[in-house]
Amino acid sequence: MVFLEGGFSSPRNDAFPAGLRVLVVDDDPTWLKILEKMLKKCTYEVTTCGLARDALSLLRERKDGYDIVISDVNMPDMDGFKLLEHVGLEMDLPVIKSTSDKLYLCKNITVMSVDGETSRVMKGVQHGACDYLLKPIRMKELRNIWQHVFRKKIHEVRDIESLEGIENIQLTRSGCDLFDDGYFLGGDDATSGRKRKDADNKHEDRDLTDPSTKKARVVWTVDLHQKFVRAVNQIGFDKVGPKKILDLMNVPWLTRENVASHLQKYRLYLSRLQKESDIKNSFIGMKHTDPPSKDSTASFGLHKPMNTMPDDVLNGTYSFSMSNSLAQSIDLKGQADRNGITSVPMTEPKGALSKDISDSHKTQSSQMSFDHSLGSVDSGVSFASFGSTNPSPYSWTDIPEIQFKQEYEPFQPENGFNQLQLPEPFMIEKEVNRSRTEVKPLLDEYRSNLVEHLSPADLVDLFPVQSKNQTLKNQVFNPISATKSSMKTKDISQNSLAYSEFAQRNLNAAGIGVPLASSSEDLQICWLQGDGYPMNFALQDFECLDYNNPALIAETPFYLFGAPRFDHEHLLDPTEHFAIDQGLFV
DNA sequence: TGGACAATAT
DNA sequence: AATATTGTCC
Repeated sequence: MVFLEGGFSSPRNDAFPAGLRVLVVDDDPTWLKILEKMLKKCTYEVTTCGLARDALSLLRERKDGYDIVISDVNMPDMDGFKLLEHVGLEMDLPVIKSTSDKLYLCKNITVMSVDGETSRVMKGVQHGACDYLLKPIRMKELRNIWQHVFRKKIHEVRDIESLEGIENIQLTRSGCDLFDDGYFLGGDDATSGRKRKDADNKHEDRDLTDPSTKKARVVWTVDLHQKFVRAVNQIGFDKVGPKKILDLMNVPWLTRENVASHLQKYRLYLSRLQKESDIKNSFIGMKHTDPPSKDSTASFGLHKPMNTMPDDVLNGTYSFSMSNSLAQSIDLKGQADRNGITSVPMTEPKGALSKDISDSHKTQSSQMSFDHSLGSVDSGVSFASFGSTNPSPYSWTDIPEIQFKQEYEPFQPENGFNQLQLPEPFMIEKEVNRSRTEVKPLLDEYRSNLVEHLSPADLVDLFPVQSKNQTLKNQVFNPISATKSSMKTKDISQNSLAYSEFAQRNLNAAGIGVPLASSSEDLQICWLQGDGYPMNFALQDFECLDYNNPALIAETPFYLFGAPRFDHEHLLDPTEHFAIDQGLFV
């Protein structure tokens, strides 16, 4: 763990890999040169060696002089495997083999069967090779080799006692790489949990740098997305950029490209939602005979969905996330005050909330306290960070103020929300592999129930149910924030809308959200996120803000997440729209 | 087949 | 860095 912190996690991985001591062994001088250059580009400390024997000598001289060895398989003086054997027996080093043929990844051995070279790979693996590189070797592959070292270190930390058994370590390494990598790499983001496993495994593949197989795709788990959203919020809508987000997210294995891609998707999503909302608004406006324009802008409530992070809570990150949310809320408030727009993203403190959830009173109290804290903080905090954003046309974070209200009633009055069981879907979803079919029905059912209770008005799109397994699985209910505001600029309003829609959609995906049409122009949305905890489900209530009254808005607690919303029945306004958001992302 | 998604290319 | 395109997967 210590190692992790110091070396990798914190400042992006850049720091650690630099200076990695690499010993390259290849009888082909040309390749040696090439590799040397490439490795140096990676900021590694490179030592080259044309003979396996010499390499062995070097290694013996300084057992701790190198962090990793990259060796060719075919060498005149000594078979690469032999070298591997020696290294494995005599020292504790990760060894990567490179061949002129194909590259194989230990992990993918199973897949290798198709390949004629399987035996070779197997051999390498048996001898303790931690990776196989194929020539020509790409920079990317070399850039990732440090991960082997990292992995090994982790193992060392883990099995401190068994350090002496090199072989054992190596075996462990090859056998458990996936798990370990995932666990550690993913874990450092603090939200490791059961759900991460899948993602982790994928990451591992990536780590191995396996050229032969496709890269594992990054799965934007709920918590990952939450981090993303938080980062976006912190940065400010107008200022966001993949790089900044990446830095804020502080997830070691994530690349800028990953973030860029996700950001792209996120934006598309928002825009799509916006369009939808616009349409909806216009529709509503027609119904009400209100001018569409009005509806589209001022009347629309924007909200920003925040995701809660169950994992965080579990891990004890809770406090962290909380603080963030508070900060965000505050910031938003500030903005709202200034701009007239408020959004409140909340993350739900799951741990705390969950406990309280059972007890409605508690919940309420917690909410109250929460609100107060916000208020106090609000006053005390400077919006500097956001300040910059304020001027900007908009920021995701800004999104509009949101007000939520929830209608609990519709749900199961008798149970009380505490007990409210989440729609089964959630539960089910948790299990990753559940079949969708199974889930869907449940969702539908759930929906229908909701609908019944909900105001008829605009349920329209309520649950598109895109239910994706993933989504549902990790869902956590988040509260949501309701935003409402009149947007200064069109863009803003759009974004806001988009945002809300985005959230909404998520909800829908989750199968939980139910947007209601509000009689009023403002749209209220409630988001729920399910993280799989039953307790989470509770809906939250949001108070309805008086859009017209800035002061009110400012004071209003935006959010509340975890709080089970039931308590606030009074707050609920049946007429309002609300949507529940699950975690967005999916 | 189409859409969502993430990777990759530009 | 931002955006466009591609390749997968379901």
